[in-house]
Amino acid sequence: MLLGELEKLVLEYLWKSQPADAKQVYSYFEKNRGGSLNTIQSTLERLFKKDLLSRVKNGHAYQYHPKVARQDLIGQLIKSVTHDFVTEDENSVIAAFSSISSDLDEQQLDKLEAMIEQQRQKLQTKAEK
Amino acid sequence: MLLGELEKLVLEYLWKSQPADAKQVYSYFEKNRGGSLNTIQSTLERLFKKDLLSRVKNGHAYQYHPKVARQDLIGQLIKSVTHDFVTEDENSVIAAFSSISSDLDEQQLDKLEAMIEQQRQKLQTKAEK
DNA sequence: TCAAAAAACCGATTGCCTATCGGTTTTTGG
DNA sequence: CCAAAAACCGATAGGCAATCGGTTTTTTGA
Repeated sequence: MLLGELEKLVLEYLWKSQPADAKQVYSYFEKNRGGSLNTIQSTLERLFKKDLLSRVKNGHAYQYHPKVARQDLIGQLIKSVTHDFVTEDENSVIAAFSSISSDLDEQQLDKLEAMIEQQRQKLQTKAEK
Repeated sequence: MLLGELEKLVLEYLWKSQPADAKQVYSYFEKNRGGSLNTIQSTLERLFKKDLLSRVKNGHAYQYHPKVARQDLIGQLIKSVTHDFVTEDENSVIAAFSSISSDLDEQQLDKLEAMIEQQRQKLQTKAEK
């Protein structure tokens, strides 16, 4: 999957806000970056088609809200961008981590480790069943 | 940065092989997927412009070889795809990993941990200076 | 109920990028 | 110096985001 610039901005907005309709989203972006209501509408539409937003009619207008959590989308993007480089046996993604890990500070390493621990628990639980 | 399908294939080929010129790359892909020599040439050119390949004239033809390691490119791609979601204080990428970590088995977790340890060492060394 | 307003929907355009390949120019080696 | 090889140039098609004007549908308030 590939996200355009405006799509990302709109997602960020919706993650931070309550569910919003096109007009609300528009009124936010109107100041920052201009554009027309229609542009926002078709962007919302595109995100909806991509299954990243859901929507319900609330009175007259659709209320859009994120269908995926922020970190899940980021994870999804990482997966899709690495997908073509992943072969069966090997650990490309792991390897990629090493390339990224050089940017991490101690706190982040701590968090990563905590995450790993959590995942180990999960595997443990699964194995017990 | 965004890579096309053929670009990825060509990169994979060059990572696995010796430096190669357009004709060599072409003769490899000719069987698997057809296309013309020119297509390969312009793909190599594009990768060169993207600074992913370097090249030297060897006799008549350019010899292309990867300028980045496989895992570094993957890391780079991850960075570029996550870049817009990263804000100062927070750890979006770390969080995203947790979303990915559910795909990892124990061995991979071991590797990740080893990697983290390595990075800790590096930070330690840096701090001592 | 019905007309105005609001929103959705449709479709066209632009711009960017990859893939593709034909044709021309340049380079090179015998 | 000349023929072959390779690079270089340019054009085209296809896909997708962004943009927005105009039309249809829906809603709502008088």
